[in-house]
Amino acid sequence: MCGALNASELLELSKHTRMVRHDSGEELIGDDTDIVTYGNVMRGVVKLTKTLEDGRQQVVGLQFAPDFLGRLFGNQNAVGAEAASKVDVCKIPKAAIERLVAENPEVEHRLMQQALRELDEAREWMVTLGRKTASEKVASFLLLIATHIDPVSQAEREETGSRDASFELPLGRADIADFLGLTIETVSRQLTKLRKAGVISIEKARYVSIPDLTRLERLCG
Amino acid sequence: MCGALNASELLELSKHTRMVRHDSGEELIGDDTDIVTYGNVMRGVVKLTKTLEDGRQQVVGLQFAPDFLGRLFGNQNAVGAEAASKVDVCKIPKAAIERLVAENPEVEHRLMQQALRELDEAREWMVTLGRKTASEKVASFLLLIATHIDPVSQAEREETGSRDASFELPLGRADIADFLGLTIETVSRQLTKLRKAGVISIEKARYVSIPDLTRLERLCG
DNA sequence: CGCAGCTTTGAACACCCTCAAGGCCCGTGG
DNA sequence: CCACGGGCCTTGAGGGTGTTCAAAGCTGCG
Repeated sequence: MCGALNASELLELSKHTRMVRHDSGEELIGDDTDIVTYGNVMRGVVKLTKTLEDGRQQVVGLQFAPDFLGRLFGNQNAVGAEAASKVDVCKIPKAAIERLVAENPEVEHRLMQQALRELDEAREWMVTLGRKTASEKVASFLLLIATHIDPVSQAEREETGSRDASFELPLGRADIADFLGLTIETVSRQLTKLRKAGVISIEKARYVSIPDLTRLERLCG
Repeated sequence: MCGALNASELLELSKHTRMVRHDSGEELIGDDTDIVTYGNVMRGVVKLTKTLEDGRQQVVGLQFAPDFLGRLFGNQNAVGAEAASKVDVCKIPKAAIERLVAENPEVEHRLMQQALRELDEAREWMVTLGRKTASEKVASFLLLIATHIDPVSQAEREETGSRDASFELPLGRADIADFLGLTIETVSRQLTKLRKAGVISIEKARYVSIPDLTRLERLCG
C-alpha cells in the first residue's frame, strides 16, 4: 500500500503508525468490535475467522505479507483476525487511514485492487468448500499455502521451471479444519493418505515437502 | 453507480450503453472469457458461477438490481454470469467504464463500496458452506432471498414491524443446490421439512410464503 | 391427452463425523 | 539424564447426514 506514497507522505504516515509483534494465537481484531485501527501484515500469516453462536468456526481468509488488514468504510469488524504464526503488523489508526484515503486516490485504488483480489480468492474458496471432497480440499489447501507462503523462492522456481515446494505450515490441524469445513481427524487422515501416496512428505507434523506440485494440482478437483 | 455522475457525464455515458433483456437461463458472461463489457443489473437476479472440469458447479454469488456486474481491472472473467430470472442489464463497454473510473474518483469509490460489500457477503456465505447443516443452509438461503428480492416492501415491513415475507424463488432447485453445496434431492427434502414444520408454505414449487421471519432466522445456525 | 422438464419421495450406500484411545514432541522438574 | 505431563496429532471403530440411484408426481404446453 505504501508504494503509492511519496517521501513526505510516508514521513507523515510513519508518525501515526507503530509496528507490533504478535505470537501465534494472539487475537488482533475481535469479531463484532468497533473498528479502531487498521494494519498491514509485514511478516507471517493472519487468519480471518467467523464464528456461529454455538462455537462452530470458519476461517474465511488468510492474509500474507504485505496484505492490508481491516474493513475500510465500515464501523464494525465483520470478521475476527488472529495471528496464525508469529506476525509483525504495522498498525494504523482509523483516522489516519481515512485521511490518507481521502487525500490520495492512488491509495484507495491500491486497496480496491486488494479487495477485488480477495473477492476472487473468496469465490475460488467457495467452490472448494461447497463442491470438493475432503481429499480435494486438503490438496487445495496445501497448494494454496505452497503458492502464497514464499513468493520469492516461488518466482525463482518459475524461472527454473522446477515444480517442488517445501515450507512450514502456518496453521495447526484445528485451523486447517476450520478453513476447509472439515474436522481435525479428517484433515489428519487425508494428510496421511497423501503422505502414503508419496504426494507429500511431512516431518514433525508441520514441515511439508512437495516434490511435484503438478501432481498435487491434479488432486485439487 | 450512476448516482455519482452529473448530467453531462450521464449523457456521455448513455451514448455507450445499451439496455439488454435476457430470459432466465441465458448466459451473460462466460467463465474464462476475455472481458469486453461490464453491466448493471436493472431488474431481476443474476447468478455468478464457477465450474470444475468434471462439471461440478458452485454458485458463488447472486446479484440483484442495481448491482454492478463484472471484474474491474481484470482481463479475464473469473466467474460465469447467467440470468437466474428475467433480467434487464445495462451493458457498458470495457473502454467506457475504464475511462469513467479513471476520470471520476467518486465512481471508483462507489464500485469499491460494492466490492467490499460483496466480499462481506462472500465470507458470510463461506460460513454457510463450510459449517452449516443442510437444513440450516436451506433456511439461510430463504432468508437471503427474502431480504434481497424486494427491498421496497422490506422497508415497509421494517416500519410496521411485521415479520412476514412472500416471493417467487428466482432459482430452481438445481441452482439452489449449487448455491448451497448440496444436491437437488437434499434441497427438496429440507424444503419439505420446513413446510411440514409450518415455517414456510410453498405453492407450485416456486412461490414461497414465510409467516414469521424471526422463526426462520432461528433455524439458520 | 401426452410429453418434457422439474420436483418430490424412497431405499441403499458412502463419506465424513463422533467418540475414544494411543502416540509424538517438547518443556519442566526431579 | 530421564521421567513426567500437557498439547497436539494420529489412528481406529461405529454411526449419522447427505448422496446416489431409481421411480413416481406435478405442471405447463403443444
